[in-house]
Amino acid sequence: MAAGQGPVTSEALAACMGTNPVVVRRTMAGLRNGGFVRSEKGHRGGWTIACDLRRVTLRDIHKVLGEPAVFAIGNRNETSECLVEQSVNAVLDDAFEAAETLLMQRFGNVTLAELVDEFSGRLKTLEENRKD
Amino acid sequence: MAAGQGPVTSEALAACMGTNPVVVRRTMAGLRNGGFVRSEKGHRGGWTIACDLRRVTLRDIHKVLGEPAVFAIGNRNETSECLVEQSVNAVLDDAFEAAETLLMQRFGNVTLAELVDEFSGRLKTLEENRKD
DNA sequence: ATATCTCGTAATAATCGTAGTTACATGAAG
DNA sequence: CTTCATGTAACTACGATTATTACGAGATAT
Repeated sequence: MAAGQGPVTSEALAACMGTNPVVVRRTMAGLRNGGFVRSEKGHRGGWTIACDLRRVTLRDIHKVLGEPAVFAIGNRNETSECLVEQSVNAVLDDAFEAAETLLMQRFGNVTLAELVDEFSGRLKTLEENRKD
Repeated sequence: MAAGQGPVTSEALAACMGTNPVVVRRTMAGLRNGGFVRSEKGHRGGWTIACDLRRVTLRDIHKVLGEPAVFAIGNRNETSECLVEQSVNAVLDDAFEAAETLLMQRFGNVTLAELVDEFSGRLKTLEENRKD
């Protein structure tokens, strides 16, 4: 989206990503709520970037998408009657929190503009290899 | 298990944990492969702790259970043709790796004996409150 | 106007990974 | 030789995510 000019339809994005337009809309709706994109209906409608990519980080994206759970393991019941489970949770929670904080710090240090740059670099490399 | 003497059956453990004996056996099989528990069949059979709890950490447990994925987000395809996905992965992988390393360090600092202590403390507190 | 395009969203279906269950074989103790 | 317990394969159930279908509402072009 950053590369093109003018709106991009959900259908086009879905085709790019090998998924479904409705799925795209669902996620984009989150980004729109965060003010990162705009959507317009009808002819020539679609999605447009509505923010300065240099000022939006992965942390912002994560937050706006509802802060989905980061970890796949641990904590079946946060509030359990079981003393064993409580003990394990007490010990693990600190560790998980530390790891999550670190991860979020890292996310906060990556802007979308940097991702675009990363992509541009890869594209350039690919094109140079094609020339050979 | 640390509290009792003698083997504990899968059925007893399952009852404790509100799950199924076979599920218990599946996980315990992993621990047995790591040499942390023993199992015996037949009359008076069951599971026995076979290690020094002060020398086994959560990191060891995680490793022996196949190092299940720690994160719930990120990396749908580690090797993707898509340049956008590659760019995102490249940036995220560092962050995930850092967070995972930190988490594993923490796990490595928690022994099973410490968990038992934590549990004993909670048990004691609970009993004192019952007295009142 | 009206046909067309596009998002918005609810309802439903498909998919996938985990957990639970059943069934039966194997081995040990009484 | 009966009973108890693990070992394991096969199957079922469940929950969460993703995909699909269907239709409404607004915007644009002709």
